Amino acid sequence: MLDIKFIRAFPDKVKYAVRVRKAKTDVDEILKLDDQRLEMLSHVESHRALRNSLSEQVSKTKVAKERAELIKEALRLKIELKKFENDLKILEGKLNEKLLYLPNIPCSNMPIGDGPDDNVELAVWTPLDGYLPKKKLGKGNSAAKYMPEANFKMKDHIELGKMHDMIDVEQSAITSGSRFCYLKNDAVLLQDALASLLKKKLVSEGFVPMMVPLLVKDRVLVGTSHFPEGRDQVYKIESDNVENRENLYLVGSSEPPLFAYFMDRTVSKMELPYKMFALTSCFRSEVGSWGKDVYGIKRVHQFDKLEMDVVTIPETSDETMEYLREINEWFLQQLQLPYRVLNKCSADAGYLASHKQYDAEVWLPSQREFMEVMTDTNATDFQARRLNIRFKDGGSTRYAHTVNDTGCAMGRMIISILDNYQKEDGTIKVPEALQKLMGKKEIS
RNA sequence: GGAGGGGUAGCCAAGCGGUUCAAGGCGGCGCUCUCGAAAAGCGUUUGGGGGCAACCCCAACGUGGGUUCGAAUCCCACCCCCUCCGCCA
Repeated sequence: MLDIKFIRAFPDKVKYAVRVRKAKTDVDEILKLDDQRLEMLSHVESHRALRNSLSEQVSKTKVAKERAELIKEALRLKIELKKFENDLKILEGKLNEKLLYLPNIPCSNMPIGDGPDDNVELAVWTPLDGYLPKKKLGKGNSAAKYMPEANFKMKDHIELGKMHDMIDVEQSAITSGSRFCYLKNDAVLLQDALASLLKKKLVSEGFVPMMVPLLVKDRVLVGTSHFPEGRDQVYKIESDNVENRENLYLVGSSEPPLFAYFMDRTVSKMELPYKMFALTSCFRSEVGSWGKDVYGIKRVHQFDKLEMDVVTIPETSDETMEYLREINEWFLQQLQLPYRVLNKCSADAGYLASHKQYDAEVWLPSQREFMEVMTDTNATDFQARRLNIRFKDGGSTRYAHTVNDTGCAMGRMIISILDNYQKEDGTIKVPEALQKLMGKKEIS
């Protein structure tokens, strides 16, 4: 959510944001609605002021005749006021609806572009050579040529999953339909080891471990800006058997419940930055991508994810975003996986809240392509406004900033490891950092 | 599922149709005093609109309706929290 006062003061900046983020909304229409709203507001307020003074006079008047006159006048006023109040409510409703579709103002170093090909490489890393020299970094898919290659015929994660009895997408199709999976045996142990490695790191960094509600109200998802635009991505729960009969939604990420922990709260500046993480199941309808990535467990309706989210003061959100990226890179390097980090361009920077967004992508040698595994986003005060998250700064109250990042998307990290650590005979070496945690050195 | 009690500002808490500001306290911030601090005193503390400004106005007492010239206060519906009973992983 942008501040309406900001929109009034800098309409050109907002129009620019709408254009480069390719948002579907009309800023001029918003400004017009706001003008109408302000005009109606002043009608309503002046009428209320008059009503208040009339009823004050009534209370002070002892003479019955004068009293009756005043009440008669007040009644007339009341009818007019009612009409203005109604009109105001309608205008406010229309305006608020429109405001929900405005994107955040992009950061000055968010690349401007039309799609994935315009994403800019910030770093490319391989276990063998470390970081690629800066001058070799490019756009789009340019890093592919520097990435490791196998000298044998590689198997994809489904073949390997079947071979080691780790992944079953056939029985899940029977129980739940397409895009679900059973994980078994070493896949489960591997997931536990991944979680354990990262949790230890995060706890040592001072993150607060959380378990969070996976069913949330509409307002929470509006707050993080997953709604209204992404409404079709979310499973809605029928609430016939629930106390309040209010519809709840299955979260697609623990980001909404994590940030909503601070919803409608004013915290002290001392408490910030508040760093937290949660490992939860995530549920996504994947409407619109029903034909895409259907093979395997790369894009499923249910997966587990360890999410790292931070509430900060405005002055340090950029720093926090870089800090989370460092944790992402630390993790990928611990696992010795080849990867790159992209600065997402304006047309590809995710949901409306993004002020700036980085993706980490792991190289899959069997597919000869990168796969997104992490997304690091600075939402500045965009979500904080919608969720009403504030902090006391000296005498004043200000909106906080929110920064969110995928710590580890379990399914995709398992794919990454199977793909990169396979040997010609199909056995899979366990990454060194996980060997102790998993209790074995090899999946065979 | 049954029976009670409650929701008032950042926190605690009074008020239960009209005494211009929702009393009072705590905390926060500012000022005075001080070499500095403590203490004390004064002011301030939410959202919005108007004005160059000192200021003026409107809104806000869980949420939404209603009654009234006037609602924190009365009526209706809903939500949330607490205690006890029942059931339960």
